[in-house]
Amino acid sequence: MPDSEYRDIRRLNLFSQMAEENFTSLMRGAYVQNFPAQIELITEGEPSDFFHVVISGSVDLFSSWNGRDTSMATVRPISTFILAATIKDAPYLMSARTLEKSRIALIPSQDVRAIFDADSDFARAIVTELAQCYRSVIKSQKDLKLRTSLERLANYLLRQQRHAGGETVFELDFEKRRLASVLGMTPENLSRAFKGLQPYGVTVTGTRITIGNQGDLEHFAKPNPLIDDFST
Amino acid sequence: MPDSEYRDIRRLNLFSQMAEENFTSLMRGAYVQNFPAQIELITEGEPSDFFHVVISGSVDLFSSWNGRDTSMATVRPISTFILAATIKDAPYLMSARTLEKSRIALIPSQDVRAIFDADSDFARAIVTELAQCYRSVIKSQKDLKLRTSLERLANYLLRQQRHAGGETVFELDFEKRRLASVLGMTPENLSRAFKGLQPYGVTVTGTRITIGNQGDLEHFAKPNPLIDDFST
DNA sequence: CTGAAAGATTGACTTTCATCAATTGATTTT
DNA sequence: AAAATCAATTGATGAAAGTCAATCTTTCAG
Repeated sequence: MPDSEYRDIRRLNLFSQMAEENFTSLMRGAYVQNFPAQIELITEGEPSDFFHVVISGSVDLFSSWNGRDTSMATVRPISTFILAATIKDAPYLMSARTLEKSRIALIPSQDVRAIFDADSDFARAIVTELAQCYRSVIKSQKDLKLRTSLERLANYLLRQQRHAGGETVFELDFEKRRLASVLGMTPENLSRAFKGLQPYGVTVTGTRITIGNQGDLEHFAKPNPLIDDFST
Repeated sequence: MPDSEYRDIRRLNLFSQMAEENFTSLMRGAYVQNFPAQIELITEGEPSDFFHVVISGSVDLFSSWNGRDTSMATVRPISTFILAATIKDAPYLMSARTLEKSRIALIPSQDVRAIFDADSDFARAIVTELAQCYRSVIKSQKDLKLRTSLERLANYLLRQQRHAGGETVFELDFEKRRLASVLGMTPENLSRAFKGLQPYGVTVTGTRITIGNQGDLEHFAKPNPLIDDFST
């Protein structure tokens, strides 16, 4: 692993406070690999052999049941996934596939658990990370249960706008079919939902979104930090 | 606090491994109170001043947005709620109200955070607890996104049946209106959903459920441990 | 540059679900 | 026990969302 990557990973909140020796030990046991797009990295139900760190590219976490499937989240560099399964030594609850060419570090789960037992700074960092993940899912659950699909889309656009710097014009960073799945609707309905937001000044050209009237859209979307602010 | 309660709380996975001294210190700072039914214990958005332990009774965790609200979970003795907010020192994401007369221990959040910093066994127990909570919400998210309301009800009944000992006849432990909210539907639709399960041998009399044909119902519900098994 | 393939959109239709109103049933209060 | 209250159910209706098929658009390999 190149030194720059090593340092980038070390800077993650999860790893930044642990003893150098333990971090080095974790990294020594890690496999770093380049994967092409659309590769299934893990499959739900399998034992959690590896903890994953996305170094570049992006990864879709999804889940299936009875022939249906749904996107649960997207992991972008630099961050990690499947921490809870690793810690509990329990089966993966979600599958993961690369969305594009991606570079990923695979850390054997048993190493993570061993260092977790040995390094209490690492254990504490894991607490913070898990609490963050937990709260994110709760927010997403509230989004799903309390809002219509039109409201979810409106709020997603506002979040994405903020994430992209707050400009009036910005780009979606999802394929629309995946966005639909993340928002819990069909691609057809997403198309119609975009039209449904036209009265609030939203125009769409390909992946380019224009918020024509910020106030109108916000008045409709009623964003709420307890649902939409992913930083707390 | 009576000795028996003290010991019951101590036996929780969250507290069982920590140093006696630290547990005692936590309990010394705790307030134990009896609340009547329908009391709002905490309100979403407020700072997380107290970590809560339900000693008896039951508590509904719910959330509101734009005039709507939804039940997120029910907490039954002996267990805890609002751990993530306490640890992160972040606002509550959910409100909580007693469903019945309940006895609840309130532990100042700053005490929990202080002991978390001092006692690495406690920190480790928190990891396990949070990982469990996180995985539970993911399962619930999958339930919501991958299943129709009829399928959710069918699987809920199977889970509840198992929880009640596996007998053909068992009792719902929810008021139906709350069950509806937990399952993400209206009370009216829950009524119709029960009727929709009649062809699979389900009969309902008040809160008493009879599974007339286990195989039929399971064939329809297609329960899956990665969604329905809350123990892993 | 062209054609193939995949994604996105649109329209027509169906199913699912929420809402509203009325009624029934159960429980509590006086 | 009668009245009052609240939950549960039912029917009628409308809105929201899924499905299917056809068409349009974009992307990209050859």
